[in-house]
Amino acid sequence: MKLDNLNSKQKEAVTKIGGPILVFAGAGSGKTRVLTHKIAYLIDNIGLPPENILAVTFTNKAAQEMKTRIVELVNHDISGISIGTFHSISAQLLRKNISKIGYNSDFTIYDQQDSKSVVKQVIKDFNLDVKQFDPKTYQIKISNAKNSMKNPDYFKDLSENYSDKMFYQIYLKYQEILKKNNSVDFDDLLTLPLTIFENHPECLKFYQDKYKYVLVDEYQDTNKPQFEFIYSISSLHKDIFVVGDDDQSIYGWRGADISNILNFKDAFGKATIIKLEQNYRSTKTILDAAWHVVSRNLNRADKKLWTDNSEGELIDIVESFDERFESKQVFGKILKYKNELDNVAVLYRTNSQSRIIEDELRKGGIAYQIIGGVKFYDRKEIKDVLAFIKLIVNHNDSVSLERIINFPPRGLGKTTIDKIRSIANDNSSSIFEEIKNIESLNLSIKQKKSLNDFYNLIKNSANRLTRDKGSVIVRNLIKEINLENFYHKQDTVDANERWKNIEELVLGIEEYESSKDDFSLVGFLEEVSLLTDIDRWNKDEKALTMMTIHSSKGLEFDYVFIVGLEEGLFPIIRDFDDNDLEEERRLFYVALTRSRKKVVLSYAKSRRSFGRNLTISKQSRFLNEIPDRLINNKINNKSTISSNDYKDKRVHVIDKGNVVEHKVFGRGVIINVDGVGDSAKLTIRFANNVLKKLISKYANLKKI
DNA sequence: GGCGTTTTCATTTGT
DNA sequence: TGAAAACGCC
Repeated sequence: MKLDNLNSKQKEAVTKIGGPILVFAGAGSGKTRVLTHKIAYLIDNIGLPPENILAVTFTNKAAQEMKTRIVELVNHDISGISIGTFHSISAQLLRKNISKIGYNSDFTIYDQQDSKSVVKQVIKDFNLDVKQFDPKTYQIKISNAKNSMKNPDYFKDLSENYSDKMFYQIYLKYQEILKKNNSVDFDDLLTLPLTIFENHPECLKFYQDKYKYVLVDEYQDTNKPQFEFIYSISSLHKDIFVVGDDDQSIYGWRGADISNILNFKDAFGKATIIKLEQNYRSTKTILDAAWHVVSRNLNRADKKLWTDNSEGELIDIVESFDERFESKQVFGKILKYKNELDNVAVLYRTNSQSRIIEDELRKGGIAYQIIGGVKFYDRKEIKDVLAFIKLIVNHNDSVSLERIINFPPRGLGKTTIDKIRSIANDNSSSIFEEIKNIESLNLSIKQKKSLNDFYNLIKNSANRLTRDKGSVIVRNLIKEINLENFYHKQDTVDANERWKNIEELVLGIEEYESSKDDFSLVGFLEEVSLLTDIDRWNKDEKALTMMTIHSSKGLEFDYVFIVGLEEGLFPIIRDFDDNDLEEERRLFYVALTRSRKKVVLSYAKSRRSFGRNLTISKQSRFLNEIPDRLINNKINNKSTISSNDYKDKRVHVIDKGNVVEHKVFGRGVIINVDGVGDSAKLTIRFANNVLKKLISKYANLKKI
């Protein structure tokens, strides 16, 4: 394999073999290139079989891309290699080994919402008030406990007050129910393999022997269980290679431990440390700005990025009266790049900021894709169908059962379900099992019949699992429950949309079957449970991309807009701790360094949170951390609102669906908009179904 | 008791 | 703005 397209540091990182290696890979320093070349080097030059390599990436997409690139570099079949996220690698390990600890290999993976409903049920079962014991809060507490590897026992005797005492009970019961449901939550995916390793040394030994070389990407964002996982596997042979950048550690709130990277040597012993400090991505201006920001942090390893790239353009700052005007201004600036939209990104701190920008882009006819927010697999209709599938695969999954036992409505309401649930609890059996014994239940004939039909529906589908393709079973199921008709008879735009999504889901199953050559629904479920929005993102689509800064990690764009730079929003408000502020600052650093050519920063002097109350905001302190000389138009640090700010409050007239008034034709509805701004061609339907095509700027329309 | 409708309430980030 | 709880009608 050729190494001549690597710089000397990169080459060192690739060819150094033996013992722990830590690579500090700054933003845009060719980290992915190093990782792929390293793996190719191990296979081609060292002769290590691919099945002896474990590489952990941050997203499934990154894993896929890495595989593709390695195939291009080596002349081997690498299908045996293990590349994936921590969660997907662990899920596969659990499929093989989870029976050792009393689960069965068809376990269901619960997402946060599922976990929350289990917690809620537990709280209710303890007869506690859900107002006082907020399920969401307790779900987060449990998650944090697992991320710091504390099992329920840890909390048994530390109960100071009533709420803490109950936390122990809730956590304990929660874990019991998960096991009874043959389900694991996201955190279990990371911790259960460790439990298996601990109780079954032969299993740990197997993986220690199998994975002779371990590589970890985005090492700065590993948390405690993830660290333990790779440590268990590699602490004997110590052939571990981790790549990370402490300046880009942005998942502290999820238990990521920045000390994993800062104290790498302490854990693994004598380690080789290599710093990649040449940046190939950004202009000097951008790097300079990013450096001035991040170097304010105290808790960081010493290093500084440099580049041979040009100075490039200065950074723009956009000031707006409110979030609506901000969106308009950002939209105006985006127009300049409308022929290279796939190179534009709009980044923000919170998903809720996307909507208003989306509105402007839609009105202006700019193609966009949004990452995050309501994920495809999080939509209600999709989750409903998935719940059917989960229940078919795993009858113990009571969360899924409760979701769909009365969907579409079949006359089984809250009271009936409560009855069956309490019997199931008493007999410590699953709800599904109890449905079989309905004869003994105190229920009406109608409900008994309904329950019986439901039972048979699931059971019959399950019986087909070994014979039929998953997609066939699901298609059949959808027909049996008459789902198309359920949505069709509602006859709303929304319902039609939902039905379309369900059709897309089935196509997704078929696509999975043909691409993975796997017809099991278990495999499909696992894939979608662990899929992120980034994984579905198509970077080649001719559209700009909007996403949170967290999602943008690892990506790059020519033109980057960072919006909502206000105190309280970015950095976001919480009970401020220096560590939190440093993490917010790293987040800003990540945002800046996504850009190759040009950065535009924007903030609004007032903002409506939800509903309507407008609150005055102050520009983010981060703006002042960038030296003036790098900024095109420094705006003074005041938060007063002048009357000028109201001048662009003209209502947007051209929008599909708006009712407008025309001097001659009277009132009409805009039914189509072709083009952007004043020159847009509008199709308007006036009284008596008269259709007119008008140019916006000549039409002189008034919005009603 | 079920089911559709209205009200309330909460909004960081994500596997 | 949406989802979940509360409400009120069949």
